[in-house]
Amino acid sequence: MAAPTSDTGAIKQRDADRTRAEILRVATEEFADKGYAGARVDEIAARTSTTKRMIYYYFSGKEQLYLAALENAYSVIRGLESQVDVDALEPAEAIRKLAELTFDHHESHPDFLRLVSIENIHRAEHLTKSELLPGLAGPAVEVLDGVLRRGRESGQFRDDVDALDVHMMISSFCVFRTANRYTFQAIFQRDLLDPKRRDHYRRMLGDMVLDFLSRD
Amino acid sequence: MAAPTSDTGAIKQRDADRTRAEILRVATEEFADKGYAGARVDEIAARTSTTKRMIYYYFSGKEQLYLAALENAYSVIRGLESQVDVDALEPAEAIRKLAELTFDHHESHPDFLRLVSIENIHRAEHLTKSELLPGLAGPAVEVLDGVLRRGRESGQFRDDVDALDVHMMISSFCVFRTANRYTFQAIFQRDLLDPKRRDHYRRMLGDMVLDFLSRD
DNA sequence: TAAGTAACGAACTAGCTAGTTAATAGTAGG
DNA sequence: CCTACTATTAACTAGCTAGTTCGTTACTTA
Repeated sequence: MAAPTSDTGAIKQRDADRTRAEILRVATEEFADKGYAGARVDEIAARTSTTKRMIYYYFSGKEQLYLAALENAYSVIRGLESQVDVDALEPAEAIRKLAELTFDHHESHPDFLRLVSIENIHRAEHLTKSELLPGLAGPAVEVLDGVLRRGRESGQFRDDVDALDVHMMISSFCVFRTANRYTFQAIFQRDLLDPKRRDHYRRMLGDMVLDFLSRD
Repeated sequence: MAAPTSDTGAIKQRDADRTRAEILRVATEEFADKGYAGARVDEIAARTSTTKRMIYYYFSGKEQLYLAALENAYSVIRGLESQVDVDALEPAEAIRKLAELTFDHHESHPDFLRLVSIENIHRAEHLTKSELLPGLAGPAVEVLDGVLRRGRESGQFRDDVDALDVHMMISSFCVFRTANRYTFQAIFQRDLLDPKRRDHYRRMLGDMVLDFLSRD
């Protein structure tokens, strides 16, 4: 009888990886939804198929669990970012592509952005402690730096801004659109994430960055 | 004896307005600092010269106090915004001026921005309940709308964006710079609010908006 | 100056919340 | 098949936290 006892259906299979992963997934949702102080360890436990004790068994405490969720969210985004190849494109095309990639990432990962907002409210005190932090800057900036250099050398791009400035400009637009959509909607009655306006904003972002970078 | 008894020095002068205002001021700091769930009513009380009972006396509860702080913060910003007169300026100059005004406001009112971030984490559930909400859109957008119209009519500005789009673009940049400065600093080792870089970013914002709006 | 009202304070409480204890059940190695 | 270890559970606890009770003191007004 090598097969696991599954005849009663209710037998609990042990699987450390699965349990750990499930806790992390639920914790990410809960922290992103309620913030660090607003999230409840009991609530996270209740939403898993395991118990609160397991959270402490695998993660030691609420703060470490939060940091694990934050690090995991950054890892996911970083993994996506590294799959970009713009060397074959003209600098202007490459910039638009990178901007649109950021635009798409942010739109499809709201939990990540919420965790970033929350972490900023906490003045990045947890992220600063993270051992994963070095290397988080990652490929995004290096890739951007390469494209900017090419554009400058060919005389197309202005030379008074660096990769971080441009990265900041792109992020601003994308982060605001999703992170501040609720107060914006409440005040101006416009849903920045309305699918009908998606293409408009995507094009607007690309135009904004390129019009700014381009020498006339 | 019309003068208040002040001979012992420790006599408590009664002043409803002052007490209320003090609670609101401390509450604003506390909520902006710790978030709604992270803020402690006891802590707010301890930091005032009055007691917790007075918080409930004047504001009924934690949530109403938070909303009062949020509304008050918006009122302050709105008051500043309405003191702008750009009709005498060329459209391009006016746009730059409005952008720089937003830039300056955001930099000098960090508590306001933190409250906005916090309120977005809560999906604007409190702001939506506010009776002060209508009229919050305020003059900022109307002024911007007038300038854009003038710019379009003279053929200087593109015509595929409206005032809310431009407002969003300006806000994005200013909000990101202050609201996301902590994670940005942690990851990229650049302080977006470093005074040495202030002029650079201020000019960059104006260029960004104008290069985007201008027909070439 | 008496009575009423607005402003205030100290101490209390019910319920919540992060973290713990102690005992149990599945699993892998010998 | 037995021993040691890993994974798991349920019940518990100490301390915190929003909100309350009840009584007191200053100010107002008739």
